[in-house]
Amino acid sequence: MGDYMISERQLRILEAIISDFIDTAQPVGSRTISKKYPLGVSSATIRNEMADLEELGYLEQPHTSSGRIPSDLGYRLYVDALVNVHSIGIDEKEIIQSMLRNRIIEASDLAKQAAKLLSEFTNLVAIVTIPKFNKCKLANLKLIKVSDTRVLLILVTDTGIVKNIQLAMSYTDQFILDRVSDTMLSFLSGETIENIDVRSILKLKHKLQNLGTFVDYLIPILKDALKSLNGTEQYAEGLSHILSIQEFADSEKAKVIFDFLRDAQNLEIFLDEVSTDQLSIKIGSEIGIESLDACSIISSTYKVDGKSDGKIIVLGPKRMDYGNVVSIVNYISNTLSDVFSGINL
Amino acid sequence: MGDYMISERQLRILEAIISDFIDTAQPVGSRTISKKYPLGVSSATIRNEMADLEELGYLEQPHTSSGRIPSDLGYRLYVDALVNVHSIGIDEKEIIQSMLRNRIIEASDLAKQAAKLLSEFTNLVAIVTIPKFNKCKLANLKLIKVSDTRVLLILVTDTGIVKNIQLAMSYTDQFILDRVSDTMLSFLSGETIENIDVRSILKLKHKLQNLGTFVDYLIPILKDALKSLNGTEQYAEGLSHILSIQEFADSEKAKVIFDFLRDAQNLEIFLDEVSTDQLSIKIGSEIGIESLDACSIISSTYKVDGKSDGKIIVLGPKRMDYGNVVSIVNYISNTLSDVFSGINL
DNA sequence: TGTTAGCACTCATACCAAACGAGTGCTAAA
DNA sequence: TTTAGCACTCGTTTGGTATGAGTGCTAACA
Repeated sequence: MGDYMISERQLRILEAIISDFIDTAQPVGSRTISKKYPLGVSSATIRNEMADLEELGYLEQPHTSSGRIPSDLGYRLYVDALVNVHSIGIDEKEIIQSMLRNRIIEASDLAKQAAKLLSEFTNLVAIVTIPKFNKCKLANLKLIKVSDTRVLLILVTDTGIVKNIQLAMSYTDQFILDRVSDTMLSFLSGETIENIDVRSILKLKHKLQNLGTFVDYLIPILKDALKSLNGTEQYAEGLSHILSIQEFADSEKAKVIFDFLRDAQNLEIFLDEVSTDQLSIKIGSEIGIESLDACSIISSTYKVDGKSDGKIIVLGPKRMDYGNVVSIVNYISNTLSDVFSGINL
Repeated sequence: MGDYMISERQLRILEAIISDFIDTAQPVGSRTISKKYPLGVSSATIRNEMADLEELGYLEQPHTSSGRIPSDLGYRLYVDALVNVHSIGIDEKEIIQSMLRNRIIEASDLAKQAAKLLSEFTNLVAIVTIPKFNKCKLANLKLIKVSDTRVLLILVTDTGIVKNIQLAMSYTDQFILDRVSDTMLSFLSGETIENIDVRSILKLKHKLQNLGTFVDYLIPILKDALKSLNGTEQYAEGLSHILSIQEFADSEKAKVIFDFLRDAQNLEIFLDEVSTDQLSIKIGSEIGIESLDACSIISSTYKVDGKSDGKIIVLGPKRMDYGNVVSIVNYISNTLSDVFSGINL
C-alpha cells in the first residue's frame, strides 16, 4: 500500500472532503471546501482535482451536478494515510479503568461492561467476545448442589475468571460432591482447561476408588459440560445508536442491521471472519457482507496471558470518526487484556 | 364497568371500526364499514353513529373530514367487551412446551427463552423477569476463593435459582472458607433470602467462636453483598420488531421506545408499576408513561410455588391483536409457572 | 321516529410545472 | 497552472390545482 498515485494537494482535498462529509453527511462541493478549508486554491482548482479524484476511484458522485462523497476506496486511503489516532483523554481513561477493574469478577460481566463502555464512548454498536476459556489454568473448582437433579460446576481460572456450568445429574449429595471436587481440584489445579480431557479425568478415578461408580457417572457429564465451553460468548451493546445515525434513519435500513446482529448464527460466522489482527478496519464492501455494505467495522483482539483471546468490535456507518473509535478500541482492548490476564491484583 | 351507555349497534360499529383499523392502520370511514361489514345499515346511519361514538369519547378524528380512529377509551371498551380470547393452537402449545421444558436448567436461560418465544409468536417486544430472588429460600451456599483478594459467594435457592456475588476480602484461605460456608449453610438453610439480615448472621458468630475475628470481618461484607440482591433481573427480546411496526416507522419514534427500554433504571420502575394482576392490559395513556403513549402492554404474573413471582410483559402498538397476544401471554405464563415450580425434574 | 339519499363542504394527498440553487464541466484569460 | 466566468444539469422547493375520501347536515321516506 502506502504508494498512492496521488499528489499532496489531492490528499489534502480528499481529507477535507471526507472530514466534511463525516460532519455533515451531505455530498460536498468544491465551493464548500474552498471556503471552509484554507487550502489556498480556488473552487475551480478544487473542482478539477475532484474530477481527478473521482476518476481515480476515491470519490463518487451520487448524481451529476451534486457534490462528491467518498468511495470505499476513498475512505480506505483516508484511514490509511490521513487519520491520526490521538490518545484518549485522561478522564476517559479513568472511567474505563474504574469501570473495568472495579468489583467485576465474572468474565461475562466484564465483557458486557466493556461493550457498554465502548458503545457509550463511540455512540456506535459494540460487540465484545469472551476469550476462549479453555487456554487458562484452573485455580479453583467446586461442585454445588442446586436441586435434586442439578449440580453447578464452578471453575475459577488463575486469571480470576469465573465460569459456572450447570450439570444435570441425579447424584447430588453435597457431601460426596465436596469430596469429589476437593480431589478433582488437588488433581487438576494448574492444568489448562483445555487439557482437562477425559483422559485426565480418568486418572481421577484412581484417587477416588471408593467413589468409583460416581466418577463413572460423572465423567460423560463433565465431558459434555467442557464441550459447551467452546462456544464463543459475545455481548452486543448500543444497538439503539443505529437509530440515531442518519444513514439508517429509514427504519427499513436499520432493521437490516438489527436482523443481522440478532441472528446468532450470522454473528458467530461474522465474528470468526473478523480479522484476528491486533487492529483491523474494514470499510463497507471490504466487510464482505451485503447487509453491512453501509457500515465500517473496527475490531481488535485482546490476549489473555498471550494465549487465548477475545474480540472487540465496533460497528458503525462508514461515516464515523475513525481516529476516535480506533483510540477507544485500542485502549479498551489493552485494558481488557490486562484485566483478563490477572494483572489486576 | 360492564355498563356502557351504548347501544348494541354502536358496539358492533365500534368493533368493526377497531378491527378494520387494526388491520389497515388507516382512519376508517363510514363507507368502508358499510361495505366491508354486514351490518345491514347504510353509510349515513353509520356516519351518525360514529359521530355519537366520537362524542362519547370512543373515537377520534385526526382531522375534519378524515375517518375515525379508536381513542384509548375505545380500545378499552373493545378489549373489555369485544375481544374474544381463543386458545392458542396445539402446534404452538407443543413448541412452547418443548422449548421451555427441554434441557433448560438456569433461571436466566428459562426467562430468556420464554421472552424469545413470546416475541416470536406475537411479533412484538417481550420482557420476562426472573422471580424476585429474596423471597426464595436458601438451599445451598458456598464461599469460593477466586484470587488472593476475592471470594465468590454462591447462593442457591430452593427454586433452583443460582446467584453469585463477588466479595472483596483479604482473608481467603479456602479451608476456612469451607468451614464458614458449611456452618452458614447449616444455620441459614431454609431461611428466605430476605430474612438473612445482619441479626441472623450475628448468631453465626456463636457457632464459629474459634473464627470470631473472621466472622466480624465477614459480616459487613456480607451485608453489602445481600443488599445488591434486590435488583430484578429481566430479559427483553424482539426489540427489532418495533422497526417493522408502522406506528414506529419513523426511527425517531422507534428510538423513544428503545431508549426507554434500554435504560435499566426506567425499566426497573416500569416493571414495578406493571400490574401484579394475573393478567393486565394497559392501553396508551393508561400506562402512565409518556414515551409509551402510543403503546399497549399486556402483562401477566407467574407464581413459583405460589410465593415469589416473575412478570411477563408484551409491549406493542395499541393497534395489536389483543386476543392473540392475551392467549399467548396466558399460556406462556402458566407454562412458566409450572416449569419454575417443578424445576427439579 | 329512525333510516337513508343527496349534497355541499373540508382537507390531506397527489400531481405538476416553474423557480431555485448548489454544483458541475468546460473554456478562455491571467 | 490557476482562476474567473458561464452554460448546463438536476435534485429540491414552491405553489397552485385537482382529486377523492370522508364528513355533517337536510330533507325525504318507511
